[in-house]
Amino acid sequence: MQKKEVTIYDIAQALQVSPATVSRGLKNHPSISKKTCKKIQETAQKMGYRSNALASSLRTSRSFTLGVIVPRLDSNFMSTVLAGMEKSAVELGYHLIIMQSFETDEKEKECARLLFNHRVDGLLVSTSAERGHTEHFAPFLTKNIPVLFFDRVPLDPHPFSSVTINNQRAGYELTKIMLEKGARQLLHVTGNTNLRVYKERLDGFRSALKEFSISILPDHIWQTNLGVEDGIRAAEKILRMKTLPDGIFVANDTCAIAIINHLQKHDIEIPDQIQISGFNNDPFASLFTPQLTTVQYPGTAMGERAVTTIVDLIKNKNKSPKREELDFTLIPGSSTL
Amino acid sequence: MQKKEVTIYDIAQALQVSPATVSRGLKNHPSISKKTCKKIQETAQKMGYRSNALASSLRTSRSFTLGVIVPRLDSNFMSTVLAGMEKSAVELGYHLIIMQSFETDEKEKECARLLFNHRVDGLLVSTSAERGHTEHFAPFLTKNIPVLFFDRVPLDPHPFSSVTINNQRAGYELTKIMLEKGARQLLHVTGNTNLRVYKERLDGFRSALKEFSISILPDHIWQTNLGVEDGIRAAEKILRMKTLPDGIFVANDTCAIAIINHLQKHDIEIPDQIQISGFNNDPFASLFTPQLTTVQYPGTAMGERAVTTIVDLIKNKNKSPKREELDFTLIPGSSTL
DNA sequence: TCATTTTGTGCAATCGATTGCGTAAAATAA
DNA sequence: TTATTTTACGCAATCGATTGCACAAAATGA
Repeated sequence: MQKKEVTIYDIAQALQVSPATVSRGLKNHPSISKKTCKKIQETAQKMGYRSNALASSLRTSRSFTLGVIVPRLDSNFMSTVLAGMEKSAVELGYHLIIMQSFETDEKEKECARLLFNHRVDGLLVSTSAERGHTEHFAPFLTKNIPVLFFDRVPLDPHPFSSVTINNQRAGYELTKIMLEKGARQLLHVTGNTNLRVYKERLDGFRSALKEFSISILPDHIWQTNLGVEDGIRAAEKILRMKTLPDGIFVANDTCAIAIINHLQKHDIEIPDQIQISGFNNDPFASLFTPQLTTVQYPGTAMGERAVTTIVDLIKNKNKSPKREELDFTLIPGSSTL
Repeated sequence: MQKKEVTIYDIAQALQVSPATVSRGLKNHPSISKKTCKKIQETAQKMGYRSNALASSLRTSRSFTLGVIVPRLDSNFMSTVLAGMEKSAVELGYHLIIMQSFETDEKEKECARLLFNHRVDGLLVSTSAERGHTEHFAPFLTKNIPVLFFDRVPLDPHPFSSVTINNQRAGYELTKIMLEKGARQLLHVTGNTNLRVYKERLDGFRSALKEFSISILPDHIWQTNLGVEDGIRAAEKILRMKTLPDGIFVANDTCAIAIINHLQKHDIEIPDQIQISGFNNDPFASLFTPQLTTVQYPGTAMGERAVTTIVDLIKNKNKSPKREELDFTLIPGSSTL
């Protein structure tokens, strides 16, 4: 039934040349005459030849495949990053195998193993929220396969590359906006501070308060999962406080908006009673009333940069890891004064 | 420098058995004694052996890889579907190569070619918005590689499988909600009706109006790109109408919310003056005030179903294509009466 | 015309795992 | 003990493309 695979051998036979010549001719190798090249390519076309990437990869041990491990695919931000990655990858002749770690080290490890076996030429990782071990990336190191962390990088020191933004400064600036407008009872709703991104945003929050000589109490910092549910719960908790805070820095937009929404339902005026800022500039954020103060987190750019960097490392194995930081943009909205 | 690859030959030599035995032993082939199996696996572990998926795939011509082509990665709905796909795929021992067509036939074709060369075992496609040709999937057909369309399927008849929802009925029901509450001047803001999804939603809109004996004028149907910008433009256009509509069925949530937002800014009361319904139930939709009337579009489930179905087709090549339709859920909100 | 350089091709090994078929050894039956 | 069945394993070909090296033919130079 199934039509036989057309290989370079078939083409070779049809043209009465050797497979070696066909292989070279197909990619315009300089030592093959123009005429033969052309003939080979035409016949290949005619016979419906399709190069077998597997065979090629096996022989050359380059798969032109990049592995990507993300906590989850269904996040606004992450899908933007992936979009950027895919675009750049294709432009550079690579493609992506994308896997989810579901925020567990266990799965992350499993993904790494699988991608390793699949002989990816490079690995792009946004780490899981569990206290991140990095040993499972060691095999890549010994085989000299570049690994690059983006967005979420391990807290521990590691010998790999990374692409991030300066979360500390972003957190600092978002907090400062509220402080400058008079907020003094500040709250920070954050995610898992095992993750460097959240830890750094928290650091930024801290240093802004410090600058205004406001002492930081542990119960001004709430660790949540930053989902809609968490926002609602946080809002309820806020409503039960004896004195309301007058400024909240929420570590992502989803949660920030959930909080705003719930507080508004209970007749709290935003930003007059409480100023609120988010993080990420999710597409919906600008549509809310009041418009959310947030930072533009350059997802697409991050994806593109991650890929171009890792491809560069693949092509120049001798280069040492690169730590890159992208610019962010403050988006002032009417959720702060 | 680079450590030499450990292969089954190395293990074979270390254990003084044949590579064939090692190959079998690693996967507990029944014809290898338990004892030998165990010994082989232990040594493999000890020597740091990693199976070479490329070699295996080349030999068996099964790559355990599924190709996925989507219009774009950075869409809320799509990332949900992909999340579901990835999850199911891993569970079934497969993984995903994801590519974007950026809504052009050209790129879609290119993606198909690439994925074909990479010997994917199956192809999952959500078609581009351009008038979809399906010839580029023909090679898959001849090689008996299953192709399955999800969400966006070609308008033309085709010999492949599909997983969709009943967009026609969903559109019908969303429209009917507004009609039953008295709306009579209805507007439909839709996407590219070359796409079956939008065409069907439009059909649903039409049949609901017909049921209420309301005639449909072409200028009650606006084709847009359904983005935030498009929503704003649509809202402005609405504001300029001599008589305002009293009901709008928008073909996705993003655009619906953009419209609501803009109309509200111009003091239009939703739903009192105009009822509005969306489509998709994007995570943010429920946070808006008024809460959007929409349909829950089962992204994760769709992704999972698409993968389980295609894997089934891969394993049973003789089975004929399957057309599946998933259930949707109406989410009544306060954006309609 | 003969020597030398340049061009164009082919040979054959290689990348690592798989598998149909054959067979020696062990287990069982007679 | 001999015949028969089972069990456990090895041989060698195969999947398709790549590439260092050798070499013949053509082009150039003297």
